[in-house]
Amino acid sequence: MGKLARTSMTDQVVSHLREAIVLGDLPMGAVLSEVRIASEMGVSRTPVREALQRLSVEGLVVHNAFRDTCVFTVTRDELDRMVDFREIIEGGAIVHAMRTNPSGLRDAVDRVIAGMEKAVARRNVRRYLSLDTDLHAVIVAASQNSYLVDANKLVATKMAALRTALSMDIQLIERSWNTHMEIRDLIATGDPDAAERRLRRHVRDTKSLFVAGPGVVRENDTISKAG
Amino acid sequence: MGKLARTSMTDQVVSHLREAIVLGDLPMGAVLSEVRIASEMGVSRTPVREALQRLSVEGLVVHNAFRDTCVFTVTRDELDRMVDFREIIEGGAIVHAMRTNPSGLRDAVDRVIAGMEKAVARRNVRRYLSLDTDLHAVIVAASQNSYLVDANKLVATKMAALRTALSMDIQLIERSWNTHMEIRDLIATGDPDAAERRLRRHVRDTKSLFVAGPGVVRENDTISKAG
DNA sequence: TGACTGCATATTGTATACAGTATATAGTAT
DNA sequence: ATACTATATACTGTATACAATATGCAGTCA
Repeated sequence: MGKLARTSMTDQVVSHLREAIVLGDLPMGAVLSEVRIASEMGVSRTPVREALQRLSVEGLVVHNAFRDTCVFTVTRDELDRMVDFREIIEGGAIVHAMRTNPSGLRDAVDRVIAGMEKAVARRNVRRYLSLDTDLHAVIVAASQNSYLVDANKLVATKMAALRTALSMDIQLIERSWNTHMEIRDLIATGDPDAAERRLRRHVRDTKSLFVAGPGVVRENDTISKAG
Repeated sequence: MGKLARTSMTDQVVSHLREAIVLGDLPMGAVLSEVRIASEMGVSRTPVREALQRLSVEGLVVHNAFRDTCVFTVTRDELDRMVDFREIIEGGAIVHAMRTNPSGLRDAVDRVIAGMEKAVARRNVRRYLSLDTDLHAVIVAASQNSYLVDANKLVATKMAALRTALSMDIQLIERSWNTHMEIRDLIATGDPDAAERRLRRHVRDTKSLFVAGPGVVRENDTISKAG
């Protein structure tokens, strides 16, 4: 391992804000005051602004010029588009991974599945949902395509935040786990098309959880006033 | 039309740099000095830095902490991954567009194709290559999915810069135009799978142009020292 | 001759001060 | 009472000053 470069304040602010959004400490739609964040983190406005610029490109915050910047929100329509997008990205990734990196894909998925099994046995819903995020991430990562990984981030972080706001009972978790096992088996089988079809269906099916969720998705939303 | 919001300096710097990179005024790998850009554009370093932060997330520039930031470069391996990624994104987009927005897709593609016909007749290679970028962009846009559009930007701007550096003769242009006509016809036919297959093959085929190009793609490249 | 050390220089990273814009509130006229 | 206007306030946008880091070069020692 080479020399460990010390992270800049901007990087720290980015990580801090991203984590706060994922964990729900910063709820969706919350106004992000630069001076407030700066004072809370003990830095000046400069690195905070630079961090918000980056997060804005990632889509995690929405910047309203000369007004404010807020945590992202998700409308019903946008959730539909997120799911369509995930089908394409994850579907494309799993096919590519099975063709070019099957062992890496299997190993990574098996590790996550093993963790899920423990989480289910311990009835640890929170842990399971975190591993759910990981499972989809490792499938994309196994494609070994940085563009797919970056593209996936456009929705993955938002999905993680939505999962945090979600309250699932253990019954839904067990059903979800069965689906994940199916996908694992299809990966082991080695048929990319079958695995892709099953993964896409899984992504599509989970949509209803967020729609039915407790106010996670707003019906009407006016993020930007610009018409 | 509502009130036209005045653009911030940061936005102007972003647009300026992006355009300069696409047009080749800033060649790939060029070092981007903050003070130099600031003085050339008559602004302070602050908006320049914020612009570079954004472009860095887009992947158009590479930021080396405490050292410098450079225009992106593309290795042979990365070009392969870009093409794989484009196949997935554009393939997914054309299927979705044909299913949910067929008339919008046809109209947009027809407009670009009409412009291409003129460019071919006038032997205007430069114009044709610009429309080539547009054609792929409107297909993705016709999906009406902002995530697909954003994901496409991760490679589209780089591809546009590569096309600028490319010198194609009129013979290759005419062959490319025939392919584009084929895709247009398949879109009109209404068979999404056939259109996707043809579009993916087209994207794959164009790769060779950049590999054979005059030093456009470097064989070995060490963008980041971080190990 | 070769490699290593220390300083000079130029660059990035951060803090602060100032300018411009939007929002809220109080006041006034109808 | 209501609608409009002017002002005060708080926020973002930009410029500048300062601190920290990396790089290149000269000098020294083996």
